[in-house]
Amino acid sequence: MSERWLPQTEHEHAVMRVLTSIRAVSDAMERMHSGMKGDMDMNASDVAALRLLIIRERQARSVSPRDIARHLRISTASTTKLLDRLVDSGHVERRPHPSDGRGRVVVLTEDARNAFFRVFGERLRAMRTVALEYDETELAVIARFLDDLCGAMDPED
Amino acid sequence: MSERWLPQTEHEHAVMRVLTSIRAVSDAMERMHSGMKGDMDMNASDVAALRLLIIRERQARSVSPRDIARHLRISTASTTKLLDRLVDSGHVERRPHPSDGRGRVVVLTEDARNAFFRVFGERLRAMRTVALEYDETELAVIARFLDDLCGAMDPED
DNA sequence: TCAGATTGCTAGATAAACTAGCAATACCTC
DNA sequence: GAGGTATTGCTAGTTTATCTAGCAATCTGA
Repeated sequence: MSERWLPQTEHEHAVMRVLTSIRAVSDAMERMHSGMKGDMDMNASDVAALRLLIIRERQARSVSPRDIARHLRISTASTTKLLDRLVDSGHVERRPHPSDGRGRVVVLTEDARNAFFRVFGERLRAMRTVALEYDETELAVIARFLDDLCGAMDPED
Repeated sequence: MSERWLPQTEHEHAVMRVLTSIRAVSDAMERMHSGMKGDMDMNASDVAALRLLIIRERQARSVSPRDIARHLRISTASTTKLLDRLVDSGHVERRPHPSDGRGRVVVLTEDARNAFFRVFGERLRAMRTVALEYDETELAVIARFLDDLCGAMDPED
């Protein structure tokens, strides 16, 4: 994931190691999510949509079907079907948008929240346990690095 | 991505910030990859398989159709079709396994390597530039943290 | 040596994405 | 305001990618 560039100095080697580790974490995350499609009898997109809803809910930001389409990079038609599945399975509800008559607001049901944390809870705890091994100064450096990286990777969303 | 657990101390807040950032990086990575399906006229699985091949090649480890099926969590039947697509598009070749008559070894073509870096090269450079801002000590801490996290998330692969 | 696993494949069914086009609503410019 | 233009979420029909089941060939271990 960072070839055609051969690290020369020790500093550059350290850079390469970090980028390799980032890739590994990212892959582990992806497998964790795709593992959920088994655990929750759902496909990857549906899980990704659920995750978006969980995250936005924490930020007190509403989610429209359009937002889901953009985030998952699928068409609005596919998003309609996706929402139909999630509504049928009782994970979300469609509500009218308070100010835009065309739009909808998609909200999680309590069942969906419970199911999500039943599946993810254990791994989230494991991740927290790892992070707690690091002191505040270290965590601050790590968080800053990750945020910088995020900015470099994709300036949108 | 880490709720139903309210951070109390400043240390716990730092932990939560880091886990939030990790999720953001992971999502950015996912969007970067799914963006590739547009850039390279490919679907997400095909790109993921290509990435596996790139990574394993660097490690001088061979990749079988079975490996791809396991890594992507899809059936071997789907993997056969996936490989058919990649072979047809000239990205990979199937070779006989040197010691196991049942198996195959999947290898990248030079075209695939070129296409991959044409699409990813710029972003990889941007990521390296970010990482170079950090000194070796910081990078070491970050890498160790990421590896620890990876172990906590999924012990396999 | 031979019973049981494993590998990669085919065939057919199912699921999930796509494109095109719709009515309803919002926005912008006169 | 009134008109045209954009946007939203939906339906319909098509295409693509997955799945399950089962196959022959090969490997492994008792």
